Amino acid sequence: MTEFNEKQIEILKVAEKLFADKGFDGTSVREIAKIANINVAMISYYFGSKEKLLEALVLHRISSMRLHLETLYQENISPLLKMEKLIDYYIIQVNKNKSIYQILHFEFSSQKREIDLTAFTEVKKSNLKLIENIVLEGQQQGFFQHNVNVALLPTTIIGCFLHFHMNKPYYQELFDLKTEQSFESYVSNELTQHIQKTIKALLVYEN
Amino acid sequence: MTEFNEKQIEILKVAEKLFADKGFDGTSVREIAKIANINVAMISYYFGSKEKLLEALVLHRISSMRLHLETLYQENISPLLKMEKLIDYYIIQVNKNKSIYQILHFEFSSQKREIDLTAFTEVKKSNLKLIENIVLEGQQQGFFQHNVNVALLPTTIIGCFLHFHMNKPYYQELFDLKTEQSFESYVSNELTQHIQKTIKALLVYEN
DNA sequence: TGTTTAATTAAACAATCGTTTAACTTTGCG
DNA sequence: CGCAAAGTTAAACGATTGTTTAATTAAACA
Repeated sequence: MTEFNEKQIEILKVAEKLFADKGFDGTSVREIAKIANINVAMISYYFGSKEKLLEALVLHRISSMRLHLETLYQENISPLLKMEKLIDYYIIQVNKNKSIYQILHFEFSSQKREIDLTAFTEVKKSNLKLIENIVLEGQQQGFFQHNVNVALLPTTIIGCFLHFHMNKPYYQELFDLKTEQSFESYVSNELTQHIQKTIKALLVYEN
Repeated sequence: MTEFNEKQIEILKVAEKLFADKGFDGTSVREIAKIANINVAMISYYFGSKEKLLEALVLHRISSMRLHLETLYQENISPLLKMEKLIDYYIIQVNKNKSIYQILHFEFSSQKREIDLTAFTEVKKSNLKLIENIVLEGQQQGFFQHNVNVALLPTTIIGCFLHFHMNKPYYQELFDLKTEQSFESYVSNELTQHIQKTIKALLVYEN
């Protein structure tokens, strides 16, 4: 992956926010250029096209989505605590990359766009391996049950988390979370705890 | 809500599919007109504008999203079985209204669109009440724990379900679900079972 | 049947889209 | 300095966007 200069990074940053907020088709290159304080032609000059800008953005961000949990392996703590730490870290990462997740999920289900998502698939597979190892450890030590569909755990975590954000207005009203701060606070406390409890319950639950 | 004639329903049907597949901004009125086999002007003639077509579509579909579970109340079965039936029905409904869910979720998080989602919010509140009643019953009978965030249960169910669909290509590769049939089969079996187990585990899990 | 209303059409509308061009400025280097 | 490469710009390009117009056809009704 080639390096980007300051202007290119600024373009990517603005594009990421706008694509996530209003969608790829709902965002014009002129809008990106205006906010990024550059000329419209610079987008074509640097990235080739609007579509290639999206590809560059996706490729650039996906690399940061791989979980870095090498240290977690060696820690001498219970599998349940390991899982807890992993979920916490997982949620923080998803929260950090919320925008690109939104973009990816839309472009994913979009039939007309054809972007290469091999890298995305690989990251997910790699992250799944991490989780599988911890679950296996927990099963061997008798903490976890064996009848769990481990591959669906990330979907449960991320799906619940993102779906909560997609229904932000609804939950803001339901839980009276008017300010941005109170909403973020609810996410990192109640929502995170809920997801934590959900996964742990699922792992130790006897059918 | 006014009634729609055959042509209007055809337009709504085509628009729903296209909006879900390619997004509101990614779909042109000419494309809708072509597939629906009508003249472009008919969309403005019948609905006023493309934006109002979306509003009409959303309003038209949301009414069908309310869960009809009056009979479930009276059934003399355990709360756990009630919850099981509810989740099954819930998933079937979401699956049936997948397209409009996709549209709503995207337009929801979209800051530029301003569609009235009061009806959507009301449906969700109404559905939440149903769930709360069943959980309460289970708690009173000592089957369920008391420390569960019931309002987050729908998010867990729907979020997991929709996120699975959004990552369709990934899971098709991971689980070797090449054909449409095998994918649908996995959804109505393994995925549904997973969600069932998740919610049940969460309800009976002691912290 | 004649007249009013509704439905339907092709064409035109202005606005915006992504992209390209050509001229100009800045930068880097011998 | 001198000159080539890279960066930057405003303007123009053709294509497509949603919507409107005006003309025509079909339906409804008296």
